Amino acid sequence: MNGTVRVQVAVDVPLGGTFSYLTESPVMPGARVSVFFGNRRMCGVVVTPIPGEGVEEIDSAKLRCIDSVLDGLPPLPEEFLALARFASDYYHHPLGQTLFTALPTGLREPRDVVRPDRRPFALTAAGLGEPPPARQKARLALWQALQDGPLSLAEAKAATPQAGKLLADWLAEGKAERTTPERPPLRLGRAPALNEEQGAALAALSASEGFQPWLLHGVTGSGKTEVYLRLIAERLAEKRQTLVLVPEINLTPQLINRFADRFPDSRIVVQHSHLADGERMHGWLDAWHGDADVVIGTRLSVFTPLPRLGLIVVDEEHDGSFKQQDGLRYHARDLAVWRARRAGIAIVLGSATPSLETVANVEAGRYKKLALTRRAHGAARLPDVRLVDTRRKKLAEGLSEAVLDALKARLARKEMSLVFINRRGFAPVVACTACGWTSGCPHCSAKLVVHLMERKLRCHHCGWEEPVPRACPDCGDPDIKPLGEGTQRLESALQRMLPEARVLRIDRDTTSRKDAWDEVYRKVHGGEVDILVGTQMLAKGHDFGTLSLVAALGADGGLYSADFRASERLFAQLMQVAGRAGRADAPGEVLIQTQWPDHPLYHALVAHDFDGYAAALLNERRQAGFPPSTFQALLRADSPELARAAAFLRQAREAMEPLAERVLISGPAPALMARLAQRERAQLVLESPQRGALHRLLHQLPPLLDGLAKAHGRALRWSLDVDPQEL
DNA sequence: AGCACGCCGACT
DNA sequence: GTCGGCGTGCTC
Repeated sequence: MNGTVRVQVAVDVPLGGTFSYLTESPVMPGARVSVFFGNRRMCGVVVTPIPGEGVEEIDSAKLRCIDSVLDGLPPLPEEFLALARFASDYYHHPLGQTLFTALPTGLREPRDVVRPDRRPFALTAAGLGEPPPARQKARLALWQALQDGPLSLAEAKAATPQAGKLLADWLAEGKAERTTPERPPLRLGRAPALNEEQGAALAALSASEGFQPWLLHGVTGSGKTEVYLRLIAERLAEKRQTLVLVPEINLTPQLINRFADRFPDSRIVVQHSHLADGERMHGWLDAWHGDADVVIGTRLSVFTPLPRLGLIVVDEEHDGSFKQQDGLRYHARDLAVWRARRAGIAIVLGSATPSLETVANVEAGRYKKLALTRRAHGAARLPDVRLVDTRRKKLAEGLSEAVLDALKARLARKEMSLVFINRRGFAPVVACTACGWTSGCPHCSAKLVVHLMERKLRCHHCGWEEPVPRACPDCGDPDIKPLGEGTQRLESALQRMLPEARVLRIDRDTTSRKDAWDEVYRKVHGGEVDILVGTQMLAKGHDFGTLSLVAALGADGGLYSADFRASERLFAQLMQVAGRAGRADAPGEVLIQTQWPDHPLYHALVAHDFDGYAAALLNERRQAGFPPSTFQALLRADSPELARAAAFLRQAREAMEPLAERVLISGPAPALMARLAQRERAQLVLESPQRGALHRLLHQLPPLLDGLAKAHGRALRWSLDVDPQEL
């Protein structure tokens, strides 16, 4: 069989571009195909040739024929292909790999897939008129069961285990048929009344027309979810679909139950990476075929095709888990905004602590903002936030007397407390508590990071390094030390000092197990816990019921960090944990232990002034030339030896310097988490005030870098990270 | 990424 | 004499 038609096929290989194959007749873009690639058989996706990138005319004699068209499903829809193409382009990741990242695993293999027909069976007139003879017991049982109306396969099998075979026969004989049940009118579960602010927000969102991003800025407990639910109900009434993106950790059975209770007859599909392959694909196919009404899931669900998409919600839009940290390093929130624009619909970004990117977009008038400033129910008042100055105080194992006393008081009153320990994620910076000096880089606006092993301070931005000073260079005080130290043993110290307290630890270890959160919730809400202790995970929007005290320890580590986003994250985390405090009858208390009680971040927390501090941070970023006022990308390299990665990056820098117009290149510098898994990592930072200029450079890099990398052997790997979250 | 081809060490 | 180490080169 000699094909004559040329088609472009994207396959899951780390090579840019697509591959030409021959077929006998044209194949639709989006079709999955089986092709021989090298000497193995792979799944490919037919795409339209990349405009501008002109498919190089490869000698037709060299081309191979497509093995087969996998046509058990219709071709992947245009919206899916367009989103993958955009993601591939924007994140500078090969189109094939991008497409296959976006597909559920079941569709990545060169195997045909058919969507099982789950429509119920009914007897046709011919079937009804001809009862099976009484001695054919199975047939008669099935026939009788079908007298009362259509049955699903499972229901039919309850009548007789042989239902599958019998029904297949009857379908073939024209005695049975598939029916499409009429969907009942939309039914809604009980909904709480909206307060005035929620009502106003809903009214504005309901009136939204065409593409429009909305920031729903609502304090903890202000009832953002209720606004989403009301809005989704409107879309359901219009028979349109909604995509709801949530952070990994927030996709709890509680949330799903809440949706299921509100929309009892609607098909709600859940998408996340821990789902079994079959289940995930099942939901994906239902969404694609319009049979799912609501898709709720983690970042990967942003790729789910939805032909009747009418609304996108991104809850906790500031959350870092929306950014994928390897492979296709996409930001689901940003792709969701792109998708909303293409679909011409509203997208709601909800958060109590919106990202500065979103705040900047509101400021620029691109996004509209709605505020929920009051709690929907429960305590009307925001918690009292107080700072515990630890500069002059003797700490016992890192705990101040004020915090201990507060914990004891709650223990005596049988109230629950939460202790938030800010532990990881911040590269340590040296600071002087006497005069406030911190280790800034002499060459850029970044902070120098302590590398204790080498006794050096290093800039992760430009690569500058210097020895760790023995005393403060400004005031001479010898008491300078890395910020955020001393949180290691706090947990055990707590338990030892308050032996009668029932302490529940919440961290990655205690919650990684399946159903671990159910257990946590059961204990917390069952009154089996006095003190909840944990790290960032406690700042992720869980419902811990009523807490009367929140204590934050080790917060200072995030004040001055090498990562310019550290203070934004710290502020968000503290606001989020502080928001957990409060009861119906009394405002909660929040205590923050700090050596820097004059820091504006803490002043803003005390005043509950998110907007003010966000504006100050934005201003700082503008001054320093950091995002969101500029655009960044990282070129990372890793290798078993740091020298090799650095050498490659120096060559890369040299090679790209003449191509860089309006793009500043810094580095090479050691990367955060260097020496990960026996490998050393380093990076170049590329930044530009114009997104377009940055991308024009990035676009030229992959072939250039592949060429340079070849000389360093297989062990050297490089990757681009567009809009990096961590430096 | 795979998977071949290809040229140097210890084994049935 | 071969089996197998992983260096480099290609995949429409």
